[in-house]
Amino acid sequence: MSPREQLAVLTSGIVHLEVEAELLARLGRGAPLRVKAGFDPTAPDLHLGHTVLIQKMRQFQELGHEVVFIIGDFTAMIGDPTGKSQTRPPLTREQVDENAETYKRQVFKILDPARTRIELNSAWLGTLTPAEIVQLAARYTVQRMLERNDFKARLESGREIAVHEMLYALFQAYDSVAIRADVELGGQDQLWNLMVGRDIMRRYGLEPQIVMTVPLLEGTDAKLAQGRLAGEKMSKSLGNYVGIDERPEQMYGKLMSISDDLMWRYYQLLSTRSEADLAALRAGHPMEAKHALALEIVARYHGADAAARAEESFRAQFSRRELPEDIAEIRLEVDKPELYRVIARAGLCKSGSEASRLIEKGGVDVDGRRVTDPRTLLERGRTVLVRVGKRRLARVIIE
RNA sequence: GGUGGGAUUCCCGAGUGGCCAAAGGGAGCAGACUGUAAAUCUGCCGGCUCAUGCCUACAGUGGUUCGAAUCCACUUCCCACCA
Repeated sequence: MSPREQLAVLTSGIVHLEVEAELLARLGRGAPLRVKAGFDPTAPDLHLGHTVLIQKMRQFQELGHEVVFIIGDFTAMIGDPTGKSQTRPPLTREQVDENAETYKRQVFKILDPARTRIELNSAWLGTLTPAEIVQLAARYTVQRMLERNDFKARLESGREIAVHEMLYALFQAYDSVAIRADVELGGQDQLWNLMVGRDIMRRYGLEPQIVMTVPLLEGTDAKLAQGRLAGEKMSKSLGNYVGIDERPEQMYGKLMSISDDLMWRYYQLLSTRSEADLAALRAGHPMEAKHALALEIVARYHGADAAARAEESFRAQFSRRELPEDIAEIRLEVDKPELYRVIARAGLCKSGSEASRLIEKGGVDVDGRRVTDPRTLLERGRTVLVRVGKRRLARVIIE
Protein backbone atom coordinates (compact mmCIF):
# COMPACT_ATOMS: atom_id res chain seq x y z
CA MET A 1 0.00 0.00 0.00
CA SER A 2 1.33 3.41 -0.85
CA PRO A 3 2.21 5.86 1.92
CA ARG A 4 -0.79 8.00 0.99
CA GLU A 5 -3.15 5.06 1.16
CA GLN A 6 -1.69 3.99 4.48
CA LEU A 7 -2.11 7.48 5.83
CA ALA A 8 -5.77 7.47 4.91
CA VAL A 9 -6.37 4.19 6.76
CA LEU A 10 -4.35 5.13 9.79
CA THR A 11 -5.92 8.52 10.30
CA SER A 12 -9.51 7.43 9.94
CA GLY A 13 -11.48 8.02 13.08
CA ILE A 14 -8.72 9.73 15.03
CA VAL A 15 -9.02 12.95 17.02
CA HIS A 16 -5.59 14.47 16.64
CA LEU A 17 -2.49 13.87 14.57
CA GLU A 18 0.83 15.60 15.22
CA VAL A 19 2.23 15.97 12.49
CA GLU A 20 0.67 14.60 9.31
CA ALA A 21 3.56 15.53 7.04
CA GLU A 22 6.03 13.73 9.29
CA LEU A 23 3.94 10.59 9.37
CA LEU A 24 3.67 10.60 5.62
CA ALA A 25 7.42 11.06 5.27
CA ARG A 26 8.21 8.18 7.61
CA LEU A 27 5.76 5.89 5.89
CA GLY A 28 7.55 6.76 2.70
CA ARG A 29 10.83 5.30 3.96
CA GLY A 30 9.40 1.83 3.71
CA ALA A 31 10.80 0.53 7.00
CA PRO A 32 8.28 -0.69 9.58
CA LEU A 33 7.35 1.98 12.10
CA ARG A 34 7.61 1.32 15.80
CA VAL A 35 4.26 2.21 17.34
CA LYS A 36 4.03 2.71 21.07
CA ALA A 37 1.09 2.69 23.46
CA GLY A 38 1.16 2.57 27.20
CA PHE A 39 -1.21 0.81 29.54
CA ASP A 40 -1.65 1.09 33.25
CA PRO A 41 -1.20 -2.30 34.91
CA THR A 42 -3.75 -1.64 37.63
CA ALA A 43 -7.03 -2.45 35.89
CA PRO A 44 -6.56 -5.82 34.26
CA ASP A 45 -9.85 -6.19 32.44
CA LEU A 46 -10.00 -4.69 29.01
CA HIS A 47 -13.33 -3.39 27.76
CA LEU A 48 -14.57 -2.05 24.46
CA GLY A 49 -13.35 1.43 25.37
CA HIS A 50 -9.77 0.19 25.31
CA THR A 51 -10.30 -1.57 22.03
CA VAL A 52 -10.69 1.66 20.08
CA LEU A 53 -7.01 2.23 20.65
CA ILE A 54 -6.01 -1.40 20.28
CA GLN A 55 -7.81 -1.67 16.97
CA LYS A 56 -5.89 1.33 15.75
CA MET A 57 -2.71 -0.51 16.73
CA ARG A 58 -3.96 -3.50 14.81
CA GLN A 59 -4.33 -1.36 11.70
CA PHE A 60 -0.68 -0.43 11.97
CA GLN A 61 0.24 -4.09 12.26
CA GLU A 62 -1.77 -5.02 9.23
CA LEU A 63 0.24 -2.49 7.28
CA GLY A 64 3.43 -4.19 8.42
CA HIS A 65 4.38 -2.02 11.37
CA GLU A 66 5.49 -3.08 14.81
CA VAL A 67 3.57 -2.42 18.00
CA VAL A 68 5.28 -1.94 21.35
CA PHE A 69 2.89 -2.28 24.17
CA ILE A 70 4.24 -0.74 27.34
CA ILE A 71 2.98 -1.83 30.70
CA GLY A 72 3.56 1.05 33.03
CA ASP A 73 4.53 -0.91 36.09
CA PHE A 74 7.03 1.74 37.12
CA THR A 75 4.86 4.77 36.35
CA ALA A 76 1.92 3.14 38.14
CA MET A 77 3.82 3.61 41.34
CA ILE A 78 3.63 7.34 40.74
CA GLY A 79 0.05 7.63 39.59
CA ASP A 80 -1.18 9.75 36.74
CA PRO A 81 -1.79 13.23 38.15
CA THR A 82 -5.49 13.42 37.42
CA GLY A 83 -6.16 14.14 41.07
CA LYS A 84 -8.78 11.43 41.15
CA SER A 85 -7.11 8.66 43.07
CA GLN A 86 -4.10 9.98 44.89
CA THR A 87 -4.00 7.16 47.38
CA ARG A 88 -3.72 4.25 45.02
CA PRO A 89 -2.05 1.40 46.88
CA PRO A 90 1.26 0.32 45.35
CA LEU A 91 1.13 -2.95 43.46
CA THR A 92 3.30 -5.89 44.29
CA ARG A 93 5.57 -7.47 41.73
CA GLU A 94 3.25 -10.50 41.58
CA GLN A 95 0.18 -8.40 40.95
CA VAL A 96 1.89 -6.53 38.15
CA ASP A 97 3.04 -9.77 36.52
CA GLU A 98 -0.38 -11.27 36.87
CA ASN A 99 -2.04 -8.20 35.39
CA ALA A 100 0.47 -8.20 32.56
CA GLU A 101 -0.46 -11.79 31.75
CA THR A 102 -4.15 -10.91 31.73
CA TYR A 103 -3.37 -8.03 29.41
CA LYS A 104 -1.50 -10.19 27.00
CA ARG A 105 -4.21 -12.81 26.90
CA GLN A 106 -6.89 -10.22 26.23
CA VAL A 107 -4.95 -7.97 23.93
CA PHE A 108 -4.01 -10.81 21.60
CA LYS A 109 -7.64 -11.26 20.81
CA ILE A 110 -7.04 -8.20 18.64
CA LEU A 111 -3.32 -7.84 18.07
CA ASP A 112 -1.03 -10.09 16.11
CA PRO A 113 1.46 -11.59 18.60
CA ALA A 114 4.11 -11.89 15.92
CA ARG A 115 4.21 -8.15 15.46
CA THR A 116 3.77 -7.16 19.10
CA ARG A 117 6.39 -6.52 21.72
CA ILE A 118 5.38 -6.18 25.33
CA GLU A 119 7.64 -4.30 27.68
CA LEU A 120 7.51 -3.35 31.33
CA ASN A 121 8.81 0.17 31.73
CA SER A 122 10.54 -0.72 34.99
CA ALA A 123 13.10 -2.40 32.75
CA TRP A 124 14.65 0.96 31.90
CA LEU A 125 13.10 3.35 34.39
CA GLY A 126 13.99 1.18 37.35
CA THR A 127 17.66 1.32 36.52
CA LEU A 128 18.00 5.05 35.99
CA THR A 129 20.54 6.60 38.31
CA PRO A 130 19.80 9.83 40.16
CA ALA A 131 22.20 11.60 37.82
CA GLU A 132 20.29 10.32 34.82
CA ILE A 133 17.00 11.41 36.33
CA VAL A 134 18.40 14.88 36.82
CA GLN A 135 19.50 14.90 33.19
CA LEU A 136 16.01 13.92 32.16
CA ALA A 137 14.43 16.62 34.31
CA ALA A 138 16.89 19.19 32.93
CA ARG A 139 15.41 18.66 29.49
CA TYR A 140 12.05 20.18 30.34
CA THR A 141 10.94 23.44 31.88
CA VAL A 142 8.56 24.31 34.64
CA GLN A 143 6.83 26.70 32.25
CA ARG A 144 6.04 23.90 29.84
CA MET A 145 4.84 21.72 32.67
CA LEU A 146 2.44 24.40 33.77
CA GLU A 147 0.83 24.42 30.36
CA ARG A 148 -1.03 21.35 31.42
CA ASN A 149 -4.56 22.46 32.24
CA ASP A 150 -4.79 20.43 35.38
CA PHE A 151 -1.59 21.93 36.78
CA LYS A 152 -2.52 25.42 35.67
CA ALA A 153 -5.88 25.20 37.40
CA ARG A 154 -4.38 23.88 40.59
CA LEU A 155 -1.71 26.53 40.60
CA GLU A 156 -4.27 29.29 40.15
CA SER A 157 -6.54 27.98 42.86
CA GLY A 158 -3.69 27.39 45.26
CA ARG A 159 -4.08 23.62 45.47
CA GLU A 160 -0.90 21.68 45.76
CA ILE A 161 1.05 20.05 42.97
CA ALA A 162 3.53 17.48 44.14
CA VAL A 163 6.89 17.44 42.40
CA HIS A 164 6.65 13.78 41.50
CA GLU A 165 3.44 14.44 39.60
CA MET A 166 5.49 16.34 37.07
CA LEU A 167 7.96 13.52 36.90
CA TYR A 168 5.20 11.23 35.75
CA ALA A 169 5.01 12.90 32.38
CA LEU A 170 8.78 12.87 32.05
CA PHE A 171 9.02 9.17 32.78
CA GLN A 172 6.31 8.36 30.32
CA ALA A 173 8.18 10.47 27.81
CA TYR A 174 11.36 8.61 28.60
CA ASP A 175 9.65 5.38 27.57
CA SER A 176 9.53 6.81 24.07
CA VAL A 177 13.22 7.60 24.24
CA ALA A 178 14.07 4.12 25.50
CA ILE A 179 12.28 2.30 22.74
CA ARG A 180 12.85 4.91 19.99
CA ALA A 181 9.17 5.26 19.18
CA ASP A 182 8.13 6.45 15.75
CA VAL A 183 4.51 6.93 16.74
CA GLU A 184 2.75 7.06 20.08
CA LEU A 185 -0.96 6.34 20.33
CA GLY A 186 -3.23 7.30 23.17
CA GLY A 187 -6.71 8.30 24.23
CA GLN A 188 -7.90 11.82 23.61
CA ASP A 189 -7.24 12.73 27.24
CA GLN A 190 -3.58 11.75 26.93
CA LEU A 191 -2.60 14.31 24.32
CA TRP A 192 -0.56 16.47 26.66
CA ASN A 193 1.47 13.55 27.99
CA LEU A 194 2.19 12.30 24.51
CA MET A 195 3.34 15.72 23.42
CA VAL A 196 5.83 15.83 26.26
CA GLY A 197 7.25 12.61 24.85
CA ARG A 198 7.67 14.30 21.51
CA ASP A 199 9.56 17.22 23.03
CA ILE A 200 11.76 15.07 25.22
CA MET A 201 12.82 12.86 22.35
CA ARG A 202 13.93 15.89 20.43
CA ARG A 203 15.97 16.99 23.44
CA TYR A 204 17.73 13.63 23.44
CA GLY A 205 18.65 14.21 19.82
CA LEU A 206 16.14 11.69 18.51
CA GLU A 207 13.61 12.14 15.81
CA PRO A 208 10.45 13.18 17.67
CA GLN A 209 7.61 10.71 17.76
CA ILE A 210 4.43 11.33 15.87
CA VAL A 211 1.46 11.62 18.18
CA MET A 212 -1.98 10.30 17.46
CA THR A 213 -5.03 10.28 19.71
CA VAL A 214 -8.24 8.32 19.41
CA PRO A 215 -11.68 9.24 20.79
CA LEU A 216 -12.90 8.02 24.15
CA LEU A 217 -15.78 5.61 23.88
CA GLU A 218 -18.94 6.50 25.74
CA GLY A 219 -20.28 3.92 28.19
CA THR A 220 -23.35 1.77 27.54
CA ASP A 221 -25.54 4.20 29.49
CA ALA A 222 -24.89 7.16 27.20
CA LYS A 223 -27.99 8.59 25.57
CA LEU A 224 -29.24 11.48 23.59
CA ALA A 225 -29.83 14.65 25.60
CA GLN A 226 -30.73 17.97 23.99
CA GLY A 227 -29.93 16.61 20.60
CA ARG A 228 -26.46 15.42 21.54
CA LEU A 229 -25.08 12.13 22.70
CA ALA A 230 -24.11 12.56 26.33
CA GLY A 231 -22.48 10.17 28.72
CA GLU A 232 -19.42 9.32 30.75
CA LYS A 233 -16.63 7.43 29.10
CA MET A 234 -16.75 3.68 29.41
CA SER A 235 -15.19 2.50 32.62
CA LYS A 236 -15.38 -0.44 34.89
CA SER A 237 -15.90 1.63 38.00
CA LEU A 238 -18.98 3.26 36.51
CA GLY A 239 -20.38 -0.12 35.54
CA ASN A 240 -21.15 1.06 32.01
CA TYR A 241 -18.71 -1.21 30.22
CA VAL A 242 -18.66 -4.25 28.02
CA GLY A 243 -15.61 -6.36 28.86
CA ILE A 244 -13.96 -8.25 26.04
CA ASP A 245 -13.67 -11.28 28.30
CA GLU A 246 -17.37 -11.39 29.11
CA ARG A 247 -19.54 -14.33 28.14
CA PRO A 248 -20.98 -14.06 24.64
CA GLU A 249 -24.60 -13.95 25.83
CA GLN A 250 -23.82 -11.22 28.28
CA MET A 251 -21.96 -9.15 25.74
CA TYR A 252 -24.75 -9.56 23.26
CA GLY A 253 -27.37 -8.55 25.79
CA LYS A 254 -25.44 -5.49 26.91
CA LEU A 255 -24.99 -4.34 23.35
CA MET A 256 -28.67 -4.80 22.56
CA SER A 257 -29.66 -2.58 25.47
CA ILE A 258 -27.81 0.53 24.34
CA SER A 259 -29.76 3.45 22.91
CA ASP A 260 -30.14 3.73 19.15
CA ASP A 261 -28.12 6.92 19.10
CA LEU A 262 -25.25 5.31 20.93
CA MET A 263 -25.38 2.40 18.54
CA TRP A 264 -24.25 4.61 15.65
CA ARG A 265 -21.38 5.91 17.73
CA TYR A 266 -20.33 2.34 18.45
CA TYR A 267 -20.55 1.58 14.77
CA GLN A 268 -18.26 4.49 14.08
CA LEU A 269 -15.65 3.57 16.67
CA LEU A 270 -15.84 -0.22 16.88
CA SER A 271 -17.13 -1.62 13.63
CA THR A 272 -15.08 -2.43 10.58
CA ARG A 273 -18.01 -2.21 8.21
CA SER A 274 -17.82 -0.25 5.01
CA GLU A 275 -19.69 2.96 4.35
CA ALA A 276 -22.00 1.13 1.96
CA ASP A 277 -22.89 -1.42 4.64
CA LEU A 278 -23.59 1.33 7.13
CA ALA A 279 -25.84 3.16 4.72
CA ALA A 280 -27.85 -0.03 4.21
CA LEU A 281 -28.15 -0.54 7.95
CA ARG A 282 -29.34 3.01 8.44
CA ALA A 283 -32.05 2.47 5.91
CA GLY A 284 -33.33 -0.61 7.71
CA HIS A 285 -34.87 -1.19 11.11
CA PRO A 286 -32.70 0.06 13.99
CA MET A 287 -33.23 -3.15 15.90
CA GLU A 288 -31.75 -5.20 13.10
CA ALA A 289 -28.83 -2.79 12.89
CA LYS A 290 -28.28 -3.35 16.60
CA HIS A 291 -28.36 -7.11 16.18
CA ALA A 292 -25.77 -6.75 13.44
CA LEU A 293 -23.54 -4.68 15.70
CA ALA A 294 -23.83 -7.09 18.60
CA LEU A 295 -23.14 -10.01 16.30
CA GLU A 296 -20.06 -8.36 14.81
CA ILE A 297 -18.54 -7.47 18.14
CA VAL A 298 -19.28 -10.75 19.89
CA ALA A 299 -17.87 -12.62 16.90
CA ARG A 300 -14.67 -10.63 17.10
CA TYR A 301 -13.93 -11.83 20.62
CA HIS A 302 -15.62 -15.22 20.73
CA GLY A 303 -15.85 -16.35 17.13
CA ALA A 304 -18.74 -16.51 14.69
CA ASP A 305 -20.30 -19.65 16.14
CA ALA A 306 -20.49 -18.36 19.67
CA ALA A 307 -21.89 -15.08 18.36
CA ALA A 308 -24.58 -16.89 16.40
CA ARG A 309 -25.53 -18.88 19.50
CA ALA A 310 -25.66 -15.70 21.57
CA GLU A 311 -27.95 -14.13 19.01
CA GLU A 312 -30.22 -17.15 18.91
CA SER A 313 -30.52 -17.34 22.66
CA PHE A 314 -31.19 -13.62 22.83
CA ARG A 315 -33.93 -13.83 20.23
CA ALA A 316 -35.43 -16.86 21.93
CA GLN A 317 -35.44 -15.43 25.39
CA PHE A 318 -36.40 -11.85 24.70
CA SER A 319 -37.96 -11.56 21.28
CA ARG A 320 -39.97 -14.77 21.49
CA ARG A 321 -40.14 -14.82 25.27
CA GLU A 322 -39.12 -18.43 25.53
CA LEU A 323 -37.48 -19.80 28.61
CA PRO A 324 -33.71 -19.95 28.57
CA GLU A 325 -32.15 -23.38 28.54
CA ASP A 326 -30.09 -23.27 31.66
CA ILE A 327 -32.22 -22.36 34.61
CA ALA A 328 -30.71 -22.66 38.05
CA GLU A 329 -32.33 -25.28 40.23
CA ILE A 330 -32.51 -24.51 43.91
CA ARG A 331 -33.48 -26.80 46.76
CA LEU A 332 -34.59 -25.15 49.96
CA GLU A 333 -35.74 -26.05 53.38
CA VAL A 334 -38.17 -23.47 54.68
CA ASP A 335 -40.41 -23.74 57.73
CA LYS A 336 -43.27 -21.84 56.19
CA PRO A 337 -43.00 -21.95 52.40
CA GLU A 338 -44.52 -18.55 51.82
CA LEU A 339 -43.62 -17.13 48.43
CA TYR A 340 -41.79 -14.04 49.64
CA ARG A 341 -39.62 -16.09 51.96
CA VAL A 342 -38.79 -18.58 49.28
CA ILE A 343 -37.73 -15.84 46.88
CA ALA A 344 -35.50 -14.20 49.46
CA ARG A 345 -33.95 -17.48 50.53
CA ALA A 346 -33.33 -18.54 46.97
CA GLY A 347 -31.32 -15.37 46.47
CA LEU A 348 -33.66 -13.91 43.87
CA CYS A 349 -34.18 -10.84 46.06
CA LYS A 350 -31.97 -9.18 48.60
CA SER A 351 -34.47 -9.31 51.44
CA GLY A 352 -37.89 -10.54 52.38
CA SER A 353 -39.22 -7.01 52.37
CA GLU A 354 -38.03 -6.42 48.86
CA ALA A 355 -39.58 -9.69 47.76
CA SER A 356 -42.92 -8.75 49.32
CA ARG A 357 -43.00 -5.41 47.59
CA LEU A 358 -42.17 -6.93 44.25
CA ILE A 359 -44.85 -9.57 44.58
CA GLU A 360 -47.50 -7.01 45.49
CA LYS A 361 -46.59 -4.95 42.46
CA GLY A 362 -47.00 -7.89 40.14
CA GLY A 363 -43.37 -8.48 39.38
CA VAL A 364 -43.36 -12.16 40.22
CA ASP A 365 -44.90 -15.21 38.66
CA VAL A 366 -44.95 -18.85 39.57
CA ASP A 367 -45.24 -21.46 36.84
CA GLY A 368 -46.14 -18.70 34.44
CA ARG A 369 -48.97 -17.28 36.52
CA ARG A 370 -48.73 -13.94 38.27
CA VAL A 371 -49.04 -14.14 42.02
CA THR A 372 -49.72 -10.98 44.01
CA ASP A 373 -50.02 -12.24 47.57
CA PRO A 374 -46.58 -12.46 49.19
CA ARG A 375 -47.80 -15.06 51.63
CA THR A 376 -49.03 -17.56 49.08
CA LEU A 377 -47.92 -20.99 50.25
CA LEU A 378 -45.91 -23.08 47.84
CA GLU A 379 -46.40 -26.81 47.62
CA ARG A 380 -43.66 -28.95 49.10
CA GLY A 381 -41.77 -31.54 47.12
CA ARG A 382 -42.68 -30.17 43.71
CA THR A 383 -40.51 -28.13 41.38
CA VAL A 384 -41.93 -24.73 40.63
CA LEU A 385 -40.66 -22.19 38.16
CA VAL A 386 -40.31 -18.81 39.84
CA ARG A 387 -39.72 -15.71 37.79
CA VAL A 388 -38.80 -12.41 39.42
CA GLY A 389 -38.90 -9.46 37.09
CA LYS A 390 -37.77 -10.11 33.55
CA ARG A 391 -34.42 -11.63 34.19
CA ARG A 392 -34.28 -13.49 37.46
CA LEU A 393 -35.50 -17.02 37.09
CA ALA A 394 -35.12 -20.27 39.00
CA ARG A 395 -36.63 -23.70 39.50
CA VAL A 396 -37.29 -24.12 43.17
CA ILE A 397 -38.01 -27.25 45.16
CA ILE A 398 -39.19 -26.96 48.74
CA GLU A 399 -38.15 -29.96 50.77
C1' G B 1 -0.52 28.60 63.39
C1' G B 2 -5.40 31.84 63.34
C1' U B 3 -10.60 32.22 61.97
C1' G B 4 -14.93 30.42 59.88
C1' G B 5 -17.80 26.30 57.33
C1' G B 6 -18.66 21.16 56.84
C1' A B 7 -19.20 15.38 57.64
C1' U B 8 -26.88 12.89 56.49
C1' U B 9 -29.44 6.54 53.93
C1' C B 10 -25.69 3.56 47.13
C1' C B 11 -24.31 8.97 45.14
C1' C B 12 -25.60 14.29 45.26
C1' G B 13 -28.27 16.96 48.73
C1' A B 14 -32.53 19.22 52.20
C1' G B 15 -33.48 18.92 57.22
C1' U B 16 -31.56 23.05 63.14
C1' G B 17 -35.55 19.43 69.56
C1' G B 18 -41.05 15.52 68.81
C1' C B 19 -45.25 15.34 62.71
C1' C B 20 -37.85 11.76 60.65
C1' A B 21 -36.45 5.57 58.14
C1' A B 22 -35.38 11.50 57.07
C1' A B 23 -37.59 16.46 51.39
C1' G B 24 -35.78 16.66 46.34
C1' G B 25 -32.72 14.71 42.45
C1' G B 26 -29.69 10.72 40.44
C1' A B 27 -28.72 5.57 40.23
C1' G B 28 -31.19 0.90 40.91
C1' C B 29 -35.55 -2.36 40.75
C1' A B 30 -40.64 -3.53 39.12
C1' G B 31 -45.13 -2.47 36.15
C1' A B 32 -47.30 -0.10 31.59
C1' C B 33 -45.69 1.01 26.64
C1' U B 34 -41.99 -1.27 23.22
C1' G B 35 -37.73 -3.31 19.33
C1' U B 36 -35.40 -7.03 26.55
C1' A B 37 -34.56 -0.72 23.04
C1' A B 38 -34.03 4.62 24.33
C1' A B 39 -37.53 8.40 25.82
C1' U B 40 -42.09 8.62 28.67
C1' C B 41 -45.65 7.39 32.62
C1' U B 42 -46.65 4.76 37.45
C1' G B 43 -44.89 2.51 41.79
C1' C B 44 -41.00 0.88 45.06
C1' C B 45 -36.45 2.04 47.02
C1' G B 46 -32.72 -0.01 55.57
C1' G B 47 -33.94 -4.78 57.89
C1' C B 48 -37.14 -8.21 60.61
C1' U B 49 -40.45 -14.05 63.08
C1' C B 50 -45.74 -8.89 58.44
C1' A B 51 -46.36 -5.84 63.41
C1' U B 52 -50.97 0.44 63.22
C1' G B 53 -44.71 -3.51 66.52
C1' C B 54 -39.43 -4.07 66.92
C1' C B 55 -34.27 -3.35 65.43
C1' U B 56 -30.41 -0.60 62.79
C1' A B 57 -29.10 4.37 60.67
C1' C B 58 -27.72 11.05 60.14
C1' A B 59 -18.53 10.89 61.19
C1' G B 60 -16.84 8.86 66.56
C1' U B 61 -17.39 9.11 71.93
C1' G B 62 -19.81 11.01 75.99
C1' G B 63 -23.59 14.44 77.88
C1' U B 64 -28.33 17.64 78.32
C1' U B 65 -33.59 16.24 77.70
C1' C B 66 -39.70 12.76 78.78
C1' G B 67 -37.68 12.93 73.65
C1' A B 68 -31.69 14.51 69.50
C1' A B 69 -29.80 13.96 62.62
C1' U B 70 -31.02 18.52 65.11
C1' C B 71 -28.47 21.35 71.59
C1' C B 72 -23.46 20.91 74.53
C1' A B 73 -18.28 18.88 75.12
C1' C B 74 -14.25 16.41 73.28
C1' U B 75 -12.07 13.43 69.07
C1' U B 76 -11.15 12.34 63.86
C1' C B 77 -11.30 13.84 58.85
C1' C B 78 -12.45 17.50 54.91
C1' C B 79 -13.00 22.55 52.85
C1' A B 80 -12.54 28.10 52.64
C1' C B 81 -10.16 32.53 53.91
C1' C B 82 -6.09 34.79 56.64
C1' A B 83 -0.73 34.19 58.10
